[in-house]
Amino acid sequence: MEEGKSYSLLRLRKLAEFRYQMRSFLSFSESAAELAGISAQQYQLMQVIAAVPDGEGASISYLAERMILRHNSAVELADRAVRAGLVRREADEEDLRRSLVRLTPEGEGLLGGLVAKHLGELEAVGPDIAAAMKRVLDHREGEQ
Amino acid sequence: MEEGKSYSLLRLRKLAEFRYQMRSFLSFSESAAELAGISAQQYQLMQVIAAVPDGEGASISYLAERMILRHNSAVELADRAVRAGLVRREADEEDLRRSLVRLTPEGEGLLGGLVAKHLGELEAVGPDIAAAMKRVLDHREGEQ
DNA sequence: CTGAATTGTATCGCAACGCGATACAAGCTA
DNA sequence: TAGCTTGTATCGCGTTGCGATACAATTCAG
Repeated sequence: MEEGKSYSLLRLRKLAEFRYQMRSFLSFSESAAELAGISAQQYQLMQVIAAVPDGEGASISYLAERMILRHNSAVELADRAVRAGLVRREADEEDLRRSLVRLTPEGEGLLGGLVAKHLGELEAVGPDIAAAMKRVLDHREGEQ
Repeated sequence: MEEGKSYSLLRLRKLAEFRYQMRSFLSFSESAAELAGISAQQYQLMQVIAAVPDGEGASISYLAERMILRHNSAVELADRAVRAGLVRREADEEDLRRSLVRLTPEGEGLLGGLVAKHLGELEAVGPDIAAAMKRVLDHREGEQ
């Protein structure tokens, strides 16, 4: 399991800085969502639903896969979103086991504002994040 | 607050794909940490401690700032890490209010393995993440 | 065509985590 | 030295995700 530290302190610092940048972005996302009155997970759930491929529906399994959650966690997340009025659930006509999740008009509105904000933030800090990652992957030593 | 959706479905899908890539990386990180017997937050805490600038100590306030947490949450995170044997705390000689957190040899060992794994993962998927972000920021329409 | 696997969702109890509120000790300042 | 600020600590709480379990709909073997 490669116990020897096959990396330098400099490389660790670059990695730490990259993670800090990621945390900053995620923190922005969380704040933006909560400012809109929802949780970060609810925002991402709506994003996944809105981005579902044409012709497909957002089943619980699909949401679990895309949100990288267990099925039961996806059920709970969806239920909370229903209670918050962001989405609604309806049975799949084709397969009665499946339950499809779609946005309510209210959810669409909130999502719209949040997506716009996130695009703006990414324009602003995306290049910094990319640069930080590049520095991690850049094997030349030296402080840039 | 810009309610109109000033973005296309394509752009939303690119943003969703970027977030999915981020979730995937974070999921890898979480799994790697838990495989090592610690939480994702504990791994990141150790990373921050190990990357502290020369001559400085890792106080609770510093950790809170770098982890993007409230002070009390940083205290709790540090306490859990102490209980897990990853770090130890000692009073700052200069300022008796401060409590400095440093890695134990055990923590160093775990961190070493995890950093190596993360560097490897970033080598593998970093370019994909960067590409996904680039696609979000690329205002030309079209599927690449 | 029926019983057994498989797939998809749901429910429950639990533990980790972060927060606000509050408290208090150490340092600083007027 | 009385207050103000800074740095940590403690407490109760709500959210979130998980494993285990259960059950209904579908598929498949024979």
